[in-house]
Amino acid sequence: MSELESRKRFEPREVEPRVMRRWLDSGLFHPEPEGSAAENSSIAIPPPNVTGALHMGHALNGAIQDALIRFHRMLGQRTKWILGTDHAGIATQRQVEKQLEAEGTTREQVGREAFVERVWRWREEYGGTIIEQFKRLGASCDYDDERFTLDDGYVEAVLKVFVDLYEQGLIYRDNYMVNWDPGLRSAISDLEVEQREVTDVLYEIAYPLAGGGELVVATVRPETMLADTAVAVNPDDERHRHLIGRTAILPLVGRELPIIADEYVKTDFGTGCLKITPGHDPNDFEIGRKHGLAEVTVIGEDGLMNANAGEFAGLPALEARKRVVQALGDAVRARTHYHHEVPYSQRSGERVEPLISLQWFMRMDELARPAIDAVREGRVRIHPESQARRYVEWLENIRPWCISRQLWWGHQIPVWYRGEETYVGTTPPEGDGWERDPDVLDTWFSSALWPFATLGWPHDTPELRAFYPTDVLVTARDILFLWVARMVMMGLRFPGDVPFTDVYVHSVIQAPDGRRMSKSLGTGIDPLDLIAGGPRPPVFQQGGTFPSYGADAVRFGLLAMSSTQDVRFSEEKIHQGAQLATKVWNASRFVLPRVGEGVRAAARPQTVEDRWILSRLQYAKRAMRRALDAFEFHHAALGLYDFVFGELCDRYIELVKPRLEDEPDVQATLLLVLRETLALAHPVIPFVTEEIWSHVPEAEGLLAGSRWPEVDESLIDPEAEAAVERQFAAVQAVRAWRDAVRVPPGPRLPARLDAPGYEQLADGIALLARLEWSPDGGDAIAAVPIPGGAVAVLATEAVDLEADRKLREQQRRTLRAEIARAEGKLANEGFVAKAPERVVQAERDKLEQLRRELAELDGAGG
RNA sequence: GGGCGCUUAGCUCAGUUGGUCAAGAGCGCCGCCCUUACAAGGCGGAGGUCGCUGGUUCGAGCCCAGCAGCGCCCACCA
Repeated sequence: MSELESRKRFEPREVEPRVMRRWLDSGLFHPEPEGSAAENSSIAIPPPNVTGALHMGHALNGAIQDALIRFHRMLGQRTKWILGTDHAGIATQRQVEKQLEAEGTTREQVGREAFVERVWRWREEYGGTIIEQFKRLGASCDYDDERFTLDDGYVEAVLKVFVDLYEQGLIYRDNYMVNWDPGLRSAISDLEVEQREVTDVLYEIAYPLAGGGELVVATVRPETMLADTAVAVNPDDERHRHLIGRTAILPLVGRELPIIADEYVKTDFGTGCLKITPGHDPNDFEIGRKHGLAEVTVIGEDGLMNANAGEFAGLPALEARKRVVQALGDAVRARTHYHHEVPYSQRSGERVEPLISLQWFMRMDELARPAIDAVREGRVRIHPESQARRYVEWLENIRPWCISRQLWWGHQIPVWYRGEETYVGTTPPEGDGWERDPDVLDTWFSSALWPFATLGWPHDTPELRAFYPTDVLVTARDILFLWVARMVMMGLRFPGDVPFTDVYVHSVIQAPDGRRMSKSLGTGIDPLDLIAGGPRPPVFQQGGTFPSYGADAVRFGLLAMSSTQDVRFSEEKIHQGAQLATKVWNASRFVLPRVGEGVRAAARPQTVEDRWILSRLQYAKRAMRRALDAFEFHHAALGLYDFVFGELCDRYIELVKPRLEDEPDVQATLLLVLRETLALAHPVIPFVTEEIWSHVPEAEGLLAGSRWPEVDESLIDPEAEAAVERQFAAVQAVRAWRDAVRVPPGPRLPARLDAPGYEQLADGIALLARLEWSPDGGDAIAAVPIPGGAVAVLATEAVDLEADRKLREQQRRTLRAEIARAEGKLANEGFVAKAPERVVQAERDKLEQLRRELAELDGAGG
């Protein structure tokens, strides 16, 4: 106990590692796979990249999940937080490629096998970093059962899904237009493409017509004209209708281009004539397939012009553009600056090159339908609702997914070729001469299996039975399609049930200045720096280092910031969390040593204040539970703060101080309140509460493993609550008066209570407002209005009479205004007739009370 | 081009079915207090036409419509 008493402040740096050790050693985080998913509770963590370091998004995501996990564990459920990392194909491959570059070599020089071996070694060395960082947060994941998306068992699941979907006709290989990332040298999916605004030059170029005349097309990419195979006009376009069926001659190349009619061509944009380049534009590709046009490619996967580009072959596309324009000479009729959006790769940041390429695709429509139904029918509930609409809308318009990637790190596609033969299977084919498809699967393909592949699917494991479907998936908005929707599709298709019953989509935390958090912009804030007191990033002007806020403070702050809306990072909220941890610590430091030997926690109310705190405690427990059940984490955090400060510490502990020493009943009550407060605070601030728990008499085991304090309805006491509310209004009124008239807060003033109904409350008022009730009359030198009456101050030295007069005048004004408002309301026939009786009566009571207060104020002279 | 969201105190944000909101918190600001849990504290205070306009209602920060500003998502106009 002395250890508790001697430290004025909670020291997270000292306490956190020790407490985490105890949790880990206890085995509490690792549930045995027993029972059914319906009775158990589980969450699959969004697997961080193995290359990852904990960022603010992880911290928020983790704080939310851990609050839920700890809460459900305390509810007595067998609770598993499924942990693991994602192999993150591109990101991880890049890490190792950089290493090789530093060594003056490349992956091509090293060779595939050695390279992959090297990535595995890299993973051995650095892959555990982020897991360790989750521990710093206090995340109660099942660390004894860590998964990786390239583990043997996981690979088995991935290959089975691929082969099954291939056999079911949903996965196929096709020569099709893809988003080619020239930086990565790989295809990427539509979801990995983002639109960026750029200013290009829009060229208008004349194409001669066979048999004389010309037409003019508009393009921002003249170099692609070398691959034109048609010109299209809108059939309703009067200007160009006569061209349909004629032939244009492609300048520089001389190819004959049929002039076709297609509704797609806008009549009010450009020249009304659209050059059709099926090989290098997604729209043109569609039109080309529709009209059976030839597909010519002039830009290769290396970003250079290929042999089809004739004299321009070998040039980078941009260089070729200049040269083509030059070569066109007078045929270029106009150049205008043109502001538009073009596709960029989110992966490499390079401008996407649409190319026709032989890739593997997955048909999504058939998979999407059940996933839409699951949400529509409420088998998967997405919070907030607006995200459910986004989800459904996206799935309704879903297109095939390009799943092959030209990388080395990942799940290699289980397809082998031998001449014209193709073999698809989970194990290599018999016989010689087979060559495996070199590509790997999009990382999101394996991520889509996460909630069940981690539990041992495709085998019928105890883990799968005990924890699938999981309860809730917690994630940010940006991967709703990329990941969440695909998990639902795969869950329904393979294990045959939704992967989770709820999806909570939380906020993205922006930098304090409203920009995106990013390391390269200097706007990133490392949660570990907040926990341990690292340097403030440049986005904070003041520089220096953060205080060592500790994990509890960071968790609290993040929960308080969490919302369904994007929010700016607020260090103040973290600070608020530190205040809460310190407060709980100090309150415990005060209470615990004063609890007598053998006193057990129990509700033993002696006074109205005791009944009040017990009632408020029930409310706090209920509010916390509701907030967590409803995914309202800011309410959970801020409500806890309000209870601890506003009710437990500033009021109750202060009220109870004189009685605490010798009254075992008070000690028992306070001990109960403290114990239950620690419990209900634990999901939010686990470290400090666990540490205090070890000092609580009769507290056995870990708080993390103890039971959630249920609401005791019999202790709810509206009468006591109302009484103590009045008591505090009175205390506050007297304090404000003292402050205004410059009576120091310390000395006790003689006073008389001129208000009915305060019999049980008078002692508390005297204690907190520093008054001494005087039995005999005496001259009142001031009357301080309190609800339903006044406190008459009988005598004192040095009252600032002028200030007193001003204060009273101001109070009169306020009261009169309020009385007028209430009278007006009650004079309104509509209000009296239509408002509920309860509301009308409350207004009448309020008016009566206001009048009494004003009378007291006037009666006191001045 | 569609869709969604936001706009409340100097700053960052709460405000859950419209009355119990005479609009709150943290930080910042002003004043008092080292009262024996906590000065990284306690107490008190200043500060808001709840973006604008109109509507519904006995009653609107909350519901509806329009407008303005900001943000996000989706989308194949060269």
